Amino acid sequence: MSRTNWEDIRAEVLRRIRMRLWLPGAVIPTEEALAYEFGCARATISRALRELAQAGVLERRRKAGTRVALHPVRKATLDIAVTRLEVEGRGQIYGYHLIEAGVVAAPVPVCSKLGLAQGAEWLHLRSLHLADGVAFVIEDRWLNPSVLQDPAPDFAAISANEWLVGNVSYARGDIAFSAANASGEEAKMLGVTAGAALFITERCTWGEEAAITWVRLAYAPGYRLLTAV
Amino acid sequence: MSRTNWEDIRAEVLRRIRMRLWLPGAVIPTEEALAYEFGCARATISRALRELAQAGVLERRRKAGTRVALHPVRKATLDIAVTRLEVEGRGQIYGYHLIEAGVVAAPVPVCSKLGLAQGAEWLHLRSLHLADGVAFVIEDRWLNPSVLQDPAPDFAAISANEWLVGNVSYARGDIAFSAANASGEEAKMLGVTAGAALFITERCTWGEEAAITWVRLAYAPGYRLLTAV
DNA sequence: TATCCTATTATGTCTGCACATAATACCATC
DNA sequence: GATGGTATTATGTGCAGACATAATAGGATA
Repeated sequence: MSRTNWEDIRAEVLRRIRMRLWLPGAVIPTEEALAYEFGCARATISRALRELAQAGVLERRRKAGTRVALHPVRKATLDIAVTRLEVEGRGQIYGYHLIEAGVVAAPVPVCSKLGLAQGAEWLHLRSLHLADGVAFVIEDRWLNPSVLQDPAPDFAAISANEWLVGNVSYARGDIAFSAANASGEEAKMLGVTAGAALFITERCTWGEEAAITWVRLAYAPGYRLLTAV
Repeated sequence: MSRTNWEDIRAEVLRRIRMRLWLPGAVIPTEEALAYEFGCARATISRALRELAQAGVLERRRKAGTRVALHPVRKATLDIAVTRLEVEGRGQIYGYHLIEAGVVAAPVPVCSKLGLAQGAEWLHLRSLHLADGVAFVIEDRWLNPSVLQDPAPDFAAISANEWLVGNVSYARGDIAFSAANASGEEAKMLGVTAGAALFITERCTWGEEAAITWVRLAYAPGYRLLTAV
């Protein structure tokens, strides 16, 4: 007989919820009661229930107790990797091509999203990532010039994406996913007809104080973003 | 002077990584060493490091130790709620409209994704969700008829989405996000021009043994999926 | 030199205890 | 009956010690 382990308890609790022994919205027994039932320490029960609460299956409040979530929000997790790794992860050969770079005034929507003064001059980079030589994603990036170190990196050789991950620390960021019709230029770059539906991700990244970068990635048709297991 | 708390330790570790005191790929001190440094129990350090590992900032392996993740895969988490709650969460009035329902043979792509025998007869539901009376998302669902209870639910009154959450236990599922051009029919339902780029999510859901449902949601243009904080 | 075995080591987990904290329930008061 | 303070209670967090487990490093063997 092996020791009680918190994963077994998590599984058993989940089973009871799935079997509708514990109904949504209902309060489940206290940690102490469960510890007694399973014959283990309260800490072990606590660990199991905490994980389930993080997953959105349970809702816990001090004194009020633990209850089965009424609307089990499924918390899907996505692994957002560097584009190069995403391509290589599919067993394809990665390619990168800088199209345009220059310091210009950032457009109004970008300024407002990042909380910049209007007309702020940022580094604008446009580039294309390739998979097996075929256009994979168009990157349109605005970069805070103050994060660039003294010997400015050569963005023709290394993608801003990758350079940033290795050289700039970020504090927080948020991501938005949407769909958009390919503009004429985008269609040309991706080798598709104008108006094709493209999968779009937009990311804002902030450092401790100032904004670091805003990027819009337009994926070639056929791209699918999958949830991690 | 309060007790050491694991969140402070997590913050301090994160700071050291951000300040590049601990570089990507480098091994950080052992739990024991950190416990000594911070003057707390090893369990407290362990808790802090475990959380950071779950977040993808650290990589931990027995005996090998803990190292700063080389490619900090940002694990974005998304809250996937029931469509009704999504609409109501924006302060809009939710509406639901069943378009079509019937038991027919599931199409080949659906069969293959769910691992069904070809020609399996499933319940096919097509419906429209509204926000403030305006078309919000088209739902195209295939449902295992064996999960329906004896008095079959009235899917004209309650969306399959919501009924399933409250009445059927699921074991696992996966989600895919993509973009697609609106077909003529879809465009008409959503009140947009044909070919408009739609944001698509597809979900497969399995129970303990058999597949439960496959659903494709096509969102009206302008929809954005945002990461949870 | 190559391969297998073993000791070592860092993390993973459990126990049992203690105290902190938030939120409720209840009782006394007005 | 309404209100406000207080006791109670379930979870949250911490500590110290123990053993389990995976994976490495290094030594013994072929």
